Amino acid sequence: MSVTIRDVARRAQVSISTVSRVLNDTCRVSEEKRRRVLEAAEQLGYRPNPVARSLLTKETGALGVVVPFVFGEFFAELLNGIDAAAQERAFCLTISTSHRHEHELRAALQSLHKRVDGVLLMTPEMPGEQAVAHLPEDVPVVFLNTRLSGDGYAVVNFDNAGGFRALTRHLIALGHRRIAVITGPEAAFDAAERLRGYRMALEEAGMAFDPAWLIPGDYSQRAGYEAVQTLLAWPERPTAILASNDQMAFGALSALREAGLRVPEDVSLAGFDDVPSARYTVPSLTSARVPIRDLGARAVQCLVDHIQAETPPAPRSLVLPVDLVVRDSTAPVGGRLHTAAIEPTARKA
Amino acid sequence: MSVTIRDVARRAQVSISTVSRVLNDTCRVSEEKRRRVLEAAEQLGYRPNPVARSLLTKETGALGVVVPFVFGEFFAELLNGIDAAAQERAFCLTISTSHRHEHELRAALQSLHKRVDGVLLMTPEMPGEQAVAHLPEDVPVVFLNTRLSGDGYAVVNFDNAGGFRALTRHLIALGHRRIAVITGPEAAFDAAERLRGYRMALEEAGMAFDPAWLIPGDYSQRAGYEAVQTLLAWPERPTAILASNDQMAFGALSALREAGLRVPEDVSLAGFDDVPSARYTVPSLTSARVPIRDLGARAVQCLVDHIQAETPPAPRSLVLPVDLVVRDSTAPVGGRLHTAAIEPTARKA
DNA sequence: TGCGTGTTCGAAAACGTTTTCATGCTACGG
DNA sequence: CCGTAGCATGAAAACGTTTTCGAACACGCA
Repeated sequence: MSVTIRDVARRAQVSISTVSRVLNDTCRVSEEKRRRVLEAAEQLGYRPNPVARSLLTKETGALGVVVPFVFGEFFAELLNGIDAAAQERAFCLTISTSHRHEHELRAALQSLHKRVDGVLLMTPEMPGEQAVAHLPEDVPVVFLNTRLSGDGYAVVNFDNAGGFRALTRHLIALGHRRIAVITGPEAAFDAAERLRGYRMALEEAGMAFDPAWLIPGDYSQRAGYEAVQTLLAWPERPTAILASNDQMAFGALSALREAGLRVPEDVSLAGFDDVPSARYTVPSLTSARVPIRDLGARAVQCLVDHIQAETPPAPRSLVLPVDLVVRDSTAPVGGRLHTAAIEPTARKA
Repeated sequence: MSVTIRDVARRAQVSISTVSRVLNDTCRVSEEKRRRVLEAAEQLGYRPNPVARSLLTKETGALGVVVPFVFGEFFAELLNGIDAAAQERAFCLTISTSHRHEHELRAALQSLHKRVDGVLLMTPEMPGEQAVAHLPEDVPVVFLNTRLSGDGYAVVNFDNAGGFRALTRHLIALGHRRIAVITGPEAAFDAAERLRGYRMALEEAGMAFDPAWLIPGDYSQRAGYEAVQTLLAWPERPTAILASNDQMAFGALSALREAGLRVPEDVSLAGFDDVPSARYTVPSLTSARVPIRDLGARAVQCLVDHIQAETPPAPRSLVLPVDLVVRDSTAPVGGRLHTAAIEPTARKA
């Protein structure tokens, strides 16, 4: 059926060893035979069988990518970064997604057994050490956006805390003192880090942290929308709202507008991630830019280095910087919040 | 290093054939030996090597997924559908993305040689027949969202034309006669289909098609934004704008708001795809719901059926229905468009 | 007892490569 | 002329499975 190395050898009148040697350029072969082999391979359209090869070499030329879920623009960007970097190094990508439960994660990791040379693992809601226990065998791993307690593994993260701290500082500098936060999923590592950045900024400014200003969210647009509805019923209203990601900020924005509150005149609003849409809302959204593509690319780089190194390199922990992006949704605190809510169309900025 | 079938055989005091037979349940084995094998495999933590297995069986248990690019929420949803369906049938996913040029597509397809049992191929900007010519060998293929001239291959598409026709009809029924369309990428199959739906609806209503009402776009938010800026300079303004996808509608919405035009009082606006965000804009966006997850799931189903059938089934062409979703961004034509542009805050619906 | 039949199981081939090992050849110095 | 080193090359082993083939054995029947 398929053309094998034997067919090439027969046609070139050489042994299969010679064919292998020519094609892999592994040692010297006479010019005459090299020509014959190349010609035969070309004519027959020979493609080596990667399965047979990897049975022997123990290399598959594939990387596993395991993520717990897939949502919106974030994941698309991440995959872009990963794929570009992998393609550059001639690796295929075997990806597995959607495992909410631990046993699903286990099944996903087990199914990669002997199929990949290394694994990119993103488990924001589970410590890296716990996830790695489900790996079938001793395979190189690099974590993305994951909490790691020790330093036994390589990990690439964003500076979630730093980014959120910068956002909070920005609001404080604008005079805001009542800053509500729509949080991310309770179990999520990055959400906790962002919250930590908020507390750091408050502390630095000598402001007290009050858990009453936190509204639980789950990174969905709907959560942002509902959070604002909750928040509008509070006795004292915030002058600024900090959403733990852009998606929730979008939801918040639409709830605010429906309620007749103007952004940023009545309430300042900011998000996190700086997804492409953030610049196209009205007003455009102040956010913190996380280099999503870079995250994927760096992780691949790290993993491939690990795979190709003869001696396993020391595990590295990489934290990518997050940049504050100030747009039109944040402004100095106005002080006329309550009246504005009553007469929504009375003023125009 | 790794535990093999030999280790299990030795420990269970049987031959490797027997181990294989027990583990694959391929023919009768005495109860005693079966027990011993199972026990030994369990104790050693034996996992069969899929590479060795597939060298013999010619099956890899993997599906290739090849898409030209990855953008936003659409792709995330698609992947969700594909992954869920594949996992259900115990297939891994090997995905390859980002090939703008034909030779990149070729390289991507070639790299799947002998690595996958079948390929899911999405090439909206290239006819299926042209893409399939780059496949390394005779491997089952199912197309997604791709133009297919003949009927030699299986394909799963949306009813792009029908959906867009429904949107256009909806606007016509609301009294709109000047309906501008922000088109998709010129080469894109789905964009062309949507445009065809627009023309069909016009024709059915006895209205003339005028290419002057078309503004070129490329499915990006930016394109929608810029399209509206173009359009506002026209001597005669449309009463409704139909964007070829939601992303462009979002961009258009923000440009309209910046220009002081109200949606839907001054201009009606609709999109296509009904991404999750569509219900969270203000006003919420009238759109056409495409069953993205289903697209992926059906394609996988189709492909796996093909793979597992002993005789290749007749290629099927599947067109998934698209539902009109009417929200707040479309309204009966007002007739006060021009004055409204001058006094944007004059009315409140 | 001899023979056919059916059942369980092990030996060995096969899959398509890479790599080791041995062999034959050439060239060269003594 | 001979031994040896170096080199090109082919034969064969190896990778870890599945599957075919045949052997061994038990059993029923003549």
